[in-house]
Amino acid sequence: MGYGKQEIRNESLEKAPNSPKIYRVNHDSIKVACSNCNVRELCMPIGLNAEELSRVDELVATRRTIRRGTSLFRNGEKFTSLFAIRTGFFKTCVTTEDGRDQVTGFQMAGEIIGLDGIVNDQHTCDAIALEDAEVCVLPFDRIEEISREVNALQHHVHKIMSREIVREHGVMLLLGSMRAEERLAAFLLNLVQRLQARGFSKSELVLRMTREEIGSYLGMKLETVSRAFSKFSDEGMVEVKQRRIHIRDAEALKRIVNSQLCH
Amino acid sequence: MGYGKQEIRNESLEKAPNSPKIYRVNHDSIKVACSNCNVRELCMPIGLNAEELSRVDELVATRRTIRRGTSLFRNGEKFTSLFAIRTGFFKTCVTTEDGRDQVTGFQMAGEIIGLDGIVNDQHTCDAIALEDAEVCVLPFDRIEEISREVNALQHHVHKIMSREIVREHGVMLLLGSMRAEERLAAFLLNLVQRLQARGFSKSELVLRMTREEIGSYLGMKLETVSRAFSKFSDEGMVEVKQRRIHIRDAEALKRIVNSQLCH
DNA sequence: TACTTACATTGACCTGAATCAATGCTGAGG
DNA sequence: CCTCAGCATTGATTCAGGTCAATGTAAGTA
Repeated sequence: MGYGKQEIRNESLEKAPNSPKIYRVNHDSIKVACSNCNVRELCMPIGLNAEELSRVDELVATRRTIRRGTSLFRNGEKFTSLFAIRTGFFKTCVTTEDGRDQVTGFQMAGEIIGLDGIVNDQHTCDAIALEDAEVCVLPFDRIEEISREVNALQHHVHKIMSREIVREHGVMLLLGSMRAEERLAAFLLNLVQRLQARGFSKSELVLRMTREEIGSYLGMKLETVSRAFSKFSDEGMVEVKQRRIHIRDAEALKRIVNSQLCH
Repeated sequence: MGYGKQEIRNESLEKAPNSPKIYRVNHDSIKVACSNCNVRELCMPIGLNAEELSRVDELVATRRTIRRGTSLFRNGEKFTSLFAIRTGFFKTCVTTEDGRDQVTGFQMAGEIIGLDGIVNDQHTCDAIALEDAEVCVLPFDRIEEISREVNALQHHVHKIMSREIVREHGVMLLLGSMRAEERLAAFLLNLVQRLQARGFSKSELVLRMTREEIGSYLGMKLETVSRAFSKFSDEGMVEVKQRRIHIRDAEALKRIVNSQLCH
């Protein structure tokens, strides 16, 4: 129970109450203002004055919708813009020539995606929508231009990039020094914490990705992911019903993450 | 032999030919100009005009020397500056409360260190010198200020941060999907490629870190690192004599990295 | 010169997670 | 409704790499 509600609330984020439909340009792209976006506090700097706010509104060129299973961008494509996720859920993954695949992250509403493309003017990973999604397109040259005038935006961009670096440090710690169950526990706690920051339940969630994708992200095989879920379930920490997860004992999960079995 | 030569060339980078000693402020910090620094092309944007060059010279507040084994900064310390490595070699590592430790990178001359600190105004990892080192101190507020005026610097900063994100994607791929020997091969190839870009031999190198530090970075135990070295040595790909490494067959190492044993 | 300390190597053994394989669940489409 | 496709779960078995322990090496120092 309760999972349906979660599902609904999750989708309901899509309905921006003040969505300025009058600016509609065509079927797939609409002009939009950040100043009344409902995920603004997640992707935009705070404390701007009216003048700055209107400058920052110019950042968003258009919106784009991405159907579940299709890509927002792909490895090798020219980089021109960052994307702010309005609704939906993405994975990013890098692939080697020899076909190896690694999920490098899962992104949700309010997060910025595409930072990898800046360094060589082309994307170095794929961004795939795990559910129908809508993003704001932020042309990077415009970001740089407005950053020069709006200090808060400049610093905000730096923070977003730094945050991504720190996040990846955390993933390296996880991949380099944790055991399978610790990884999954850390993953669940991270997901639920981010969902909570967006107003969702702190104990119930619906996974948008397969066991295989979780496994790729966490450096383990899908069977191991499944077994770890089952173990958590057996021990009463988590209820697992396919992709519906109910965290019954977050403290126990935290203890697992900090167990430090290897001395 | 030839390892001695490598050692000497490596240290010789320290002697900046035009080092402006006249600006010396005190024992531990000296004013310095980027415009004639010998690692400039590695850490500073190119194609600046004279005006911009002089602005960027203002970036470097002081230099700092760090003795082997001591820290440039530590987790929790207030963030104020990035550091450009002039000479020497660092590791960065994150630590959890429960004592787990993960080396997140090794940095050499011309690389920028400290980006993790931007997001929360405090460092989230330790930077430890693995040999005596000298860094330029770049106060971050000054970086932001000058970035607003010098577009090339602004873009350069963005690229540096993006490059770090992409590098970490690569480490995630390595940690998440490669076997022990593949990881070590990839590590050696990466190190030697970076050294080569700095004018060192593409086949000989002296490791500045212990087997344990390599292991921490690569998510394996020091014994496994040692065994992988021995295996490479047995197969004639690499000569290993403690920390002196001679790569005899880089192609073979590349084949190992791309082996894709797991289907 | 011998002693100490810090690292590195090697062997024997064990275990956590991968692999291989069978079976179960669920939602979409005919 | 049934069927099918795509995931998920579970069991049996294997093996890469971890663990534990002994030994080797080199640089510094008394």
